[in-house]
Amino acid sequence: MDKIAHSECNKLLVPVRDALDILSGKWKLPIITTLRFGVIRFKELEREIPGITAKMLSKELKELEMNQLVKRTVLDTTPISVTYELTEYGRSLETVILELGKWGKAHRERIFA
Amino acid sequence: MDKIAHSECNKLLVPVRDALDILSGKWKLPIITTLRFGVIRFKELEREIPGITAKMLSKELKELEMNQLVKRTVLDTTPISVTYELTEYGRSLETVILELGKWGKAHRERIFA
DNA sequence: GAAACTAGTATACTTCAGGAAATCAGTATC
DNA sequence: GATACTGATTTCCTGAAGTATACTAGTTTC
Repeated sequence: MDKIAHSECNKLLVPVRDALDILSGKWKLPIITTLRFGVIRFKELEREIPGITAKMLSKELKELEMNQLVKRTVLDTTPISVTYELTEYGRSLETVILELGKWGKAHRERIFA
Repeated sequence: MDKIAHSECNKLLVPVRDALDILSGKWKLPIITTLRFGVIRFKELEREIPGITAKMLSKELKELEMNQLVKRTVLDTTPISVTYELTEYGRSLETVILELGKWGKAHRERIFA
């Protein structure tokens, strides 16, 4: 192996890394899967995701919003409430997540067998 | 939303996390994609993956071997040489990686458009 | 008037992944 | 006899990720 085609290799690697970054971290996955159930308010999310802090929830939601995966809506109620929901685009992650889940399930069965 | 089916939710979440953990970290992906080219020695891997240290390479290869994704072979040469290759099972990751790459590519095009 | 609700923010702390550099043992070359 | 090759391992260090805790401000209930 004198020369590996690094350029072609990176053409694969970079987008895979992009996708992985979207899903990385301790809380993005729990947030996304919780939002699959519908339109949810901040405090509800905080309660539904065990162990998450308000700071982390706020930070991760911001990142997901920046990536157009989550839509944030401020409602003029008293007290004010803010709802979060997956965008159409955010739902497109489902395929990838299910693919990961399928492999992960098989892996789990293989390793603990 | 009074009650979310956490048990069903976790049934999805845990295997996804498993898969993500396999691919997580800075070096697993470069190692796996480099090993797609064939049977490769330690030093060759170190040279082919720009920026990796021997410590990281050694550690990550051990993890991949534990997960049965990589096969390690010690050759009785002088000096000793050790080869690494993807197992049949390791190659099964390709589908998942390609799926991630597909989404990541589309995402990149969407965000920078 | 105290407490609790809303959606966060601010500050300080801890933990962990990864990086840099030195070292190991055994063989071969100069 | 010194240096360089093999495949690692060890120690120390830094920066980033995540945690804990307190706080803001406006409104409603007790």
